[in-house]
Amino acid sequence: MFNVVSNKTNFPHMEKEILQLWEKEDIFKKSLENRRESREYVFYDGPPFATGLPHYGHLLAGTIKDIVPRYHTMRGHYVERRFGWDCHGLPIEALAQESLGLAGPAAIQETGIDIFNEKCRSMVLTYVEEWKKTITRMGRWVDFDDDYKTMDVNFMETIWWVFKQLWDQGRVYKAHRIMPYSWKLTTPLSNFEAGNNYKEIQDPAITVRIRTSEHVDGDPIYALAWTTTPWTLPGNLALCVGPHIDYVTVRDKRSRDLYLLAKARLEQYYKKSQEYEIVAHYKGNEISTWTYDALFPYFADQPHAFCFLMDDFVSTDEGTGIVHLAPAYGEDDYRVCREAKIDIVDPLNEECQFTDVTPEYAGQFCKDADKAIIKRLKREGKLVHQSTINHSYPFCERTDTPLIYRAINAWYVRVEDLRDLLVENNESIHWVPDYVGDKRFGNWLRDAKDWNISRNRYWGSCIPVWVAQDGSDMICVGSISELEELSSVRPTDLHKHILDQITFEKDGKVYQRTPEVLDCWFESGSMPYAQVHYPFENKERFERHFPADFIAEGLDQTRGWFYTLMVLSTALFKCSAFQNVVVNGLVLAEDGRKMSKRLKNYPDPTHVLDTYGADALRLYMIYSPIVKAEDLCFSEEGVKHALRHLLIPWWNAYSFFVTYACIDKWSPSKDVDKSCTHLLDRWILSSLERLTTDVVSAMDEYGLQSAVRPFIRFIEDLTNWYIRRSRRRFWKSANDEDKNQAYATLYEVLLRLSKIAAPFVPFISEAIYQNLRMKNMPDSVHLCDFPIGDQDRREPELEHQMETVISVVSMGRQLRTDHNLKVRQPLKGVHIVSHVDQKIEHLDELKTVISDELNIREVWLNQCEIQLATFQAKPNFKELGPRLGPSVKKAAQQIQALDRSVLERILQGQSVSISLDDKMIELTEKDLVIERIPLEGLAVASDGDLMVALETELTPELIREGLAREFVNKVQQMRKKEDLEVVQRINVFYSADNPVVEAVESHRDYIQTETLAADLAFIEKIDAEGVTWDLNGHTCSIKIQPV
RNA sequence: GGGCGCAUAGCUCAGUUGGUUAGAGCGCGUCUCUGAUAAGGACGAGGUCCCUGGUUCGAGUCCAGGUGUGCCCA
Repeated sequence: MFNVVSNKTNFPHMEKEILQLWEKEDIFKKSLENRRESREYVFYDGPPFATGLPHYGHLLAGTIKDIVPRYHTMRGHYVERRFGWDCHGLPIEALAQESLGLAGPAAIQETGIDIFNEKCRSMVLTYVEEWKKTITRMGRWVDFDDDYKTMDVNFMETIWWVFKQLWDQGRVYKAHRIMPYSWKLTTPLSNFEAGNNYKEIQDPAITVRIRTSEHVDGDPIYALAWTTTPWTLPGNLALCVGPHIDYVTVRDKRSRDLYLLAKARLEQYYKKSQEYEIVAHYKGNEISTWTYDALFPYFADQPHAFCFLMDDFVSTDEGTGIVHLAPAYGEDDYRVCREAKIDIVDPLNEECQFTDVTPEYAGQFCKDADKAIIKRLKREGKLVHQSTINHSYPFCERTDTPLIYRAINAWYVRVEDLRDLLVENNESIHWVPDYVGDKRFGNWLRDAKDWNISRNRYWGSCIPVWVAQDGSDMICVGSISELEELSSVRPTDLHKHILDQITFEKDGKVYQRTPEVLDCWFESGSMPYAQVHYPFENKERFERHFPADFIAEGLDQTRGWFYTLMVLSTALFKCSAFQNVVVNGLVLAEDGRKMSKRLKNYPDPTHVLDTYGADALRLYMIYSPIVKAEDLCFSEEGVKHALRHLLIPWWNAYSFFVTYACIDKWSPSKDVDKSCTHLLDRWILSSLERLTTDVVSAMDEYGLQSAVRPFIRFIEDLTNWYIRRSRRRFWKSANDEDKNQAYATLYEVLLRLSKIAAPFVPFISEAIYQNLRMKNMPDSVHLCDFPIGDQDRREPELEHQMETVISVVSMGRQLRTDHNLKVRQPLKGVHIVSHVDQKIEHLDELKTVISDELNIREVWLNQCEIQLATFQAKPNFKELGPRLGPSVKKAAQQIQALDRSVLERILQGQSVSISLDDKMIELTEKDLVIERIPLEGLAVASDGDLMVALETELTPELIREGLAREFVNKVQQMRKKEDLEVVQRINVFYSADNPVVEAVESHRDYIQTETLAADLAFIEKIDAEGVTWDLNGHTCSIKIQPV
């Protein structure tokens, strides 16, 4: 026997009970143990920064990361799910700085790196409990006990091993690179981190003149150069021209001096052509042998400097077409100067203040020195033009200070030579959606740049390189034991404040660790190895566990985790670290903007979970384009919708089943005669097979949205057709085989549905399964095998047949509405007409369904359409277009003009000819689309090649039956209002006029059966407890009394 | 500035290999139903399928250019 369930379930409450059940019975662990011996399906969890509470993005990713492993577990695989915590990096350092009140690196060093790092360590896991709570509440099964943390010593030791692999391959090198640099944090930012915070600012824009080695008529030529960063001018070491740009030397009529600039920029500098005179023309390459006098004296001795160079990056879009190169402060500057063997000079200190190398500006922040520099240039007559420019400029995300692009001494991993292999490995990955892999990620890999892996920070994995004090040698340490051998110290913690204390002597040299820490993306990319402490432990486990079958993250990880996983696995193992990946889009607020705590433009996740439940939230998110990497504007209404239109109808179907099964004491152990099943049963079972197959094939392709879609249709079919049409079979009093089959069918459907839906909506599935399961079935729906669908049980023709019936019924209902004939009023008959034999046959088999559903005595089927409608033909362009080409338009005119008799002939299977451009064209039925236009004055509707006509005439007998049905309906309403049990028997008393009395008396049996009325009696006057109704215009008072 | 998405009804979104009358749900309006009730059904209003050009007999769909918007990068 089943437990009776209410159809007014509180879903969040139900979910909490299921959570308790899972915990009590340890179902997650059992689901793993169950599959211990099976093939492993490998899932990697990308570690989140737990520096705040989880938001919808995490909930979404968590849901995807739950559904796929649940599905594969049910499909028979062992799917380990370890949670990962990303503990290092700037987010946590920023929190620690705030908490300790430390403004920047200087303050951190003053306070002590040990204090700072320990603060970080203590704060990292602040939100862990909240995360666990929310993730669990969402129904995600993930192992928090066997988790991994990037700050664990084992994890960090593997990082050393990974680093050393790269080192041994010769991939690690030190170099300068132009990086966005935060002078406030005194650290370069990664390419990922820069550019999130552009602001519109005003900068100076000056044009300076630089005396070149060339002369015209004995006068020196001055090159004009334009810059928005005057402070870079003391570091100027070269000028650059474009090889294909036309340059001119002009005589400035006012100053009488000679200026060199791009011809295309002349009008920018001179309003009128009378203001100058062109004295010479050059192509860029003719200038590239010139030299010039240094603007400032500080680096005048720099070898190879102060000459003209040539490069394609120079444009004439702005400035003078001559670019001033300060190799320490611009990517192009650096590259072009390197090629010309000009070394960088950088007169700025860590905080971007000028040093003593430039005494005039020493101690000034570079941007602040602009004024003094401009002043000096003006004084020396080198300033030609001065204005300001408004442009967008990148700022440091954390400190809101302008970033300075400058050459950074940093550690790099060489990636550029791996490009081909990266691209090749990427081709073996199944991306959802595919374009993210093909285009977005693929393009990125094709253009992969060497990876800057060092950070001038404190809390992170350390670069395990010890440098000889005289700089003559470097030793890369690949494990704790190696370090112990060298230093006789065996640290149990590998953070900076510990390691930097460890120095050692070898061959007479003292070695000290290089101060940088690693980019924390290096750690997340090393996660496949580091989470199992490979290769120090778990060798076999790792090999079984690499690469992953599945990962899932947001679109923003294209250059993040996806990339670092790929680079490291390619460098170390020449393969990709994952085989399937689902990429989700961003969750935006309902207004299309980013979710913002400040704007409060989104509902609190807790509120959503408490109001609608986790299943509804999961369903809403999964059945949205966000699982295809598109954005989702989060809408609370959407969650409500998922609940109301899927979960509640499903629950009601289940509650309906349990209610009647309990009344009839039906149990699944009853034998069922499978040989002669009802058409409705066969139909819903066939639909169930289709659903199963659709879900399996979508899931096997990782198409989560398409896996959910077929459920909607199925729930609709089940509740709005199967159950509605079968209701009587459950109600009827006889416990016959038909009833038994109805129960068996609905039971099977509900049980199967709970399994198919289990990965997506784990709570409601479990709740239903728990009640439906027999003793010999697994303890939880999540311990079951996923049904894969039995094609032999499909009856596509029957599915099609039922569609036709539904279409006929829908037309019939529409006709009733149009002609103001309520369904409770029986009608004499309905004509269903189609010239398609098969349709008529199909409908014939289901006549009773139609007559019952439409409340009509008789159903007449025939093929004669003529009396009901006129015809109108249009060309079937799909057929005729390719055949007739351009003349299809002329044909269309003729076809539309075809008269009725011709169309009738065509419908009978004959062909007709029309003449078109002196050619005869044969037309058959398939070349045309024939519309039926119902004749006026008849109750006729048409849909394609089906027509339905109602006989609307009412006989006294039909009217009496209509009244009887009204009577039943009113009694039922009263039963419901008084909240009577469905099996409660009653006595009915009524008072009414003669027509009603006649109707009631002639349908007495019917009324008593329907309303479970033990007695049905007419009395003259109904007292105050009665209710007075209008039955099709007749007044009737009714009173009911439970027996 | 570059790469990659997205743009269809008031809102959220479908829309198959191009086929001429573009759909669903929600919302709105009118009506209906009442033992599926946090419902159900019917009908209606509501569209420049972002714009411009092209290919084609035919374009929401394919191509080119643009606009808006988002992600990533510079």
